[in-house]
Amino acid sequence: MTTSKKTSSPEQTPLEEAYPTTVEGLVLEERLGYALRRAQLKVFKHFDEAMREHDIRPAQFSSLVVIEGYPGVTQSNLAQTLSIDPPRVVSLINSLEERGLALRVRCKRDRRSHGIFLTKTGEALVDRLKGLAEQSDLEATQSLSEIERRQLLTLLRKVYASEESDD
Amino acid sequence: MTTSKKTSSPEQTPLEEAYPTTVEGLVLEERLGYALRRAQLKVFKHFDEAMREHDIRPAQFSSLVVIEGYPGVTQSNLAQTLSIDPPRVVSLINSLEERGLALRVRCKRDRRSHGIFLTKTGEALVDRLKGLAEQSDLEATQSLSEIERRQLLTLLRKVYASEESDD
DNA sequence: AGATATAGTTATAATAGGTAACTATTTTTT
DNA sequence: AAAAAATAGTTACCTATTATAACTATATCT
Repeated sequence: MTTSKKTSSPEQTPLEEAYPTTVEGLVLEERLGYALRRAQLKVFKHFDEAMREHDIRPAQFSSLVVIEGYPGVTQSNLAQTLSIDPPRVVSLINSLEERGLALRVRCKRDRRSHGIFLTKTGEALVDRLKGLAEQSDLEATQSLSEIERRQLLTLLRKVYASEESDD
Repeated sequence: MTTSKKTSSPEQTPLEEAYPTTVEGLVLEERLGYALRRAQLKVFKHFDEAMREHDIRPAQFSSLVVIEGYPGVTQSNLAQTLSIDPPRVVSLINSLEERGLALRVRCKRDRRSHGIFLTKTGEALVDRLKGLAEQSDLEATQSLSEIERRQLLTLLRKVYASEESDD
């Protein structure tokens, strides 16, 4: 770095010292998007492990919880609630239906739409999954105190809840 | 919900009332993974818009910033630093090199590895991008105060910085 | 010299996510 | 009531992301 006026002269070979394995000190540390992605990667990894036994993906878990909370929810409701696209809901519900966890019931009043309900199996599973998910959250955020964990949740909600129009 | 003993009886049709478009009140609101995903989606959407003009993806931005901070960094360094896989680094650096933003310099001491450097163009661009990224963060988190924004960043770092072994 | 390890690459596959176009039904307009 | 427009769900398709395995070329170890 001293033999040339240029900040990073391509003439020089990589430094002998090992480069750090963190981004400490870089501007990247200040970027919310980066921090969010890294934190999410970590939390999702724990989630995947916790759900592996039941072969449940994050989107499937979210769907099951929403259906449990709003039995008879339609697919478009679900799409809007979870901010996903209608075609994605189709394959999501297909997978749940094939596994006997949920089922579509054609709505009598408006025969275009389906109400989605959990089966007994689905209800039993989602109960179990909710516990596993909570445990997984705790494990993934062991470095936080209970107060910090709540703070984080509150801040994140504040961020995503304020949807201007970009959704 | 009153005619049957079952929690969500498939016999009934979907309720007349519109279902909410948020997950308020559901267990989902308590899940960190869900909150992280939603917040990240929002922040990334703003980021994408901010970077559209320069056709830069999040991973490209991160790479540029790391290369700027550690000129001569090798691809394996980069992979480790950003927690991505070596094959992903290849296409990442390819795209940057094709656009004249970075370049590989074969290392004389160990001819297996490449040092990555920014070109003049790359340096100029990353300077501009850093400003845009900061602005985009602010826009995406308008609902937070400056103090809250710092808190959030600190908490997120605390989560992802404590990598046990899962990485 | 021969075995082993490492840096980077290529090929490949699984998956997420998004767009466009189609069917069936309902609602609105004329 | 017939025609037009809108809506719910579906299908087909396309792209980007990410992971895995196998290959090459160098380097290191014994």
